Order: sequence, then C-alpha cells, then structure tokens
Amino acid sequence: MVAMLSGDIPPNQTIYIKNLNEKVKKEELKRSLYALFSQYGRILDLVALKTPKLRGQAWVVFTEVTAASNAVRQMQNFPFYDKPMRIQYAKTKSDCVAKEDGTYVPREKKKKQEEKAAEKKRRAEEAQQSGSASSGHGAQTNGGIPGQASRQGKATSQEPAAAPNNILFIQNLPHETTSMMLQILFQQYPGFREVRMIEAKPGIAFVEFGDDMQASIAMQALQGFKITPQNPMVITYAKK
DNA sequence: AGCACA
Repeated sequence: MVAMLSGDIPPNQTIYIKNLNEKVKKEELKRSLYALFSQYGRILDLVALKTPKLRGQAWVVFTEVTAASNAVRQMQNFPFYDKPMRIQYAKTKSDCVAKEDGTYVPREKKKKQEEKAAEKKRRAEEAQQSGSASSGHGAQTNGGIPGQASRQGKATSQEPAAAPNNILFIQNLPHETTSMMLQILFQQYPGFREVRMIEAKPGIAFVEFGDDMQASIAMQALQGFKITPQNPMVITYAKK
C-alpha cells in the first residue's frame, strides 16, 4: 500500500493541469501551454475555460498515453507564469478522443434545462441536413515538435554566423509572442538567465544563458520550434 | 480547490 501521490487516476492520453495563473488571458494561456507541451508529442486538443468553476485549469489531449505520462512526470511543478503547475491524468476521456473512437455520445447534462431544450431542437434541425462536419478544435492544425520543424527561408540574409556565445538571437516569432512565453520555453534549459524583447522590433528576441554551452543546448532543443504552425523559430548566436 | 469539451 504505497501511497499514490498522483491520486489514483489511471493513465489517460489527456492531462489535467491545475494551479495555473488565473490572470493570464485565455488565448495566451493556450498558446503557451501548446508551445510547452507539444515537445512531448502531438496535441489533439487543448481546453481552457475561464468560467468561475474552470479557471486556473486546463486539459491537454495528446495522441499517445506515453506522451501524457512523460508530460505528467517531467513538467510536474514546472514554474509557469510564476506558479508551479500541478499535473494529473484527466479523469475521463476527452470528447475529441471519443469522437475518434466512435464512442462519443453528446452528453445530457442535468442542469440548464432550457439549454438542453434548445440543444434538442437544434439537433432535430441538424438531422435534416446530411453533412455533419465535426472537426472542431481550435488553432491546432499541427503539433510543433521542436527540432523537427522545417526552417523556412532565412530571415537573416548574408550575415556570417556569429561565434557561439551565451546569448541567443531568436527570429521569426509570431508578433503576439510575449517575453513570458519565451521565458517559459527557454527556462527549461539549464543556465537560463533572461529574455529581452524590443518593443519596436516585433518578431525577434534575445535570450541569455550562463555560458556558451548552455546556450547551444537550448538552441539545439528549440531550433525550429513552432509557437504557431507558421512560425518556426530561427535561432542563432547573437552578434557580440 | 476546482475534471471540460462555446
């Protein structure tokens, strides 16, 4: 009877994350979670709601249970927007998985009777149209697997490569990238010191490490990493 | 603390 610290929940390809910083806006939260967890495998769906009951929590659905297991172990207590993430397996199967299974049945909830009625009506109408396209998740068209991403046309033209040093130069970032998002990604690697972004120059950033070796490890790990599917990062050493 | 699927 060894205590099960993870709370008796059997493995699931979906992880449940709590103790998330509730001040972070939903879109940024999802983007950052996506960026952070896509290193463990392909993400099928990511759910985060800001309702009173559900804020501070999120679900990340992987294609494989093993990916979820690695994420649960390796990202346990990871400092994310200044709060340690608490991660477990989800208690139930995600809808997007059930839909793949063929086991999906639209749930009938006991509360909100009027919504239920409206739902039923809509369903009746829907039944009359044949095609029920239901591939409804958000912005996740593809998983950004670090290191595998195609480097797209170089943004740097004919600069000779800077000599290895402890500061990385990041290019091709989506304009909505925040320094916190980059911190979350780069702080996973030993020796991380800080992120610097320049207001007037969107799309680029500098990330400082303790030494050259630490910088190069982070560079290799995150080279080509996609914060969004169309933005593989291009990382070089900063010019001194 | 809180397990959903807008």
